[in-house]
Amino acid sequence: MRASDVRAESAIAGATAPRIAGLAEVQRALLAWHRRHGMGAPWRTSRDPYHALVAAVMAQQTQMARVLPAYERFLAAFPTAEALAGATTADVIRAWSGMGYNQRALRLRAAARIVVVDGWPREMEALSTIDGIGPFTAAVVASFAFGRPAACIDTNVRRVLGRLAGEERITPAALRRLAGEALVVRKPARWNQALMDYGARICTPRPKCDACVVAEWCASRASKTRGTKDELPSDGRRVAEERATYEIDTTPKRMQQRRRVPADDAARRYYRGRTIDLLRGLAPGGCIDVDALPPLLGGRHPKPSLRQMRAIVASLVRDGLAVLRPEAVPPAVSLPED
DNA sequence: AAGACGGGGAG
DNA sequence: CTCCCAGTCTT
Repeated sequence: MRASDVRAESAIAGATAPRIAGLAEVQRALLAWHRRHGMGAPWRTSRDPYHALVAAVMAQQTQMARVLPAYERFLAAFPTAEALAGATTADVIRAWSGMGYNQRALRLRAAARIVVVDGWPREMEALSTIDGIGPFTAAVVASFAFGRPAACIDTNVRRVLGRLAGEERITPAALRRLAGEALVVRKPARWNQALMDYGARICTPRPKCDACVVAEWCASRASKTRGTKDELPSDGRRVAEERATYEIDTTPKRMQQRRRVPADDAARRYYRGRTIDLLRGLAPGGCIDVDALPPLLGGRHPKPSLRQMRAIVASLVRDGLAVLRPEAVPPAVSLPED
């Protein structure tokens, strides 16, 4: 890349627009790395949009190591979009066991119901209009299944591209621009996987720069290794002694006033999950008294009062994850058997 | 812009 | 123990 190119682009995109030096070499190096070290996820070689969708939704805020076995189980239970579309809520929630964020499972079924009627949108834009399919999931389906030039942007991609451009706190708009520019349009799926995989394995929050194949083009590494140790932190604090100087700390500015989740919010979330898991274990069609739940839920948190327990159940009902049995006195709850 | 929403693995 | 993860929706 020539300096004149940079200036020309900057005039259009703005003087501060982040760029990656040696982009073509970076693309080549990361694709080569991925060929050797990429993880062989089962949906990697599939062109079935349903496979891509299931994998992408499962991957939302969930590490791949946990997605793989869950993906196999889920597809065994619901091999096609048609099968999922016709499944009961209870069966879908049961198949989602261990994944968390259970509303994802219901949105996934809702998406399946849409595509079995309307067919699959092939463009990221159209995919994004479906509930539960955001920019990331839409880009996964569009690129993996349909070969569309859509850039997946997740936390890994943000970290890798941000560091390469020397812009660790990149804005969403600048990141979208940078990701689109970096996308290898000839093989978008491979490129997306390479970038995400690299962020998950090498360019991690505490990066393994000694194993990095693009370190020589990394603006973040360059800026960190150039100065002496005393110059590193701009706020005047020293980095930890045991950390190598070339390791880049991209820890967000959360040091003071780290947002601590209120205790009862954590407890509430915990007991929502515990309740669903308990309902999963009931015999199909079975239910349980709401007031009998608190002692059964285990206790990393203060045991919920009956009042809190009813509120938790109500929130699950509101989300469609549970139903109250109208005939039961006192109130009883179960998974929606549909 | 800020919350809500799980569960498990890594450090 | 804390932090983090192939995000998305709601307020």
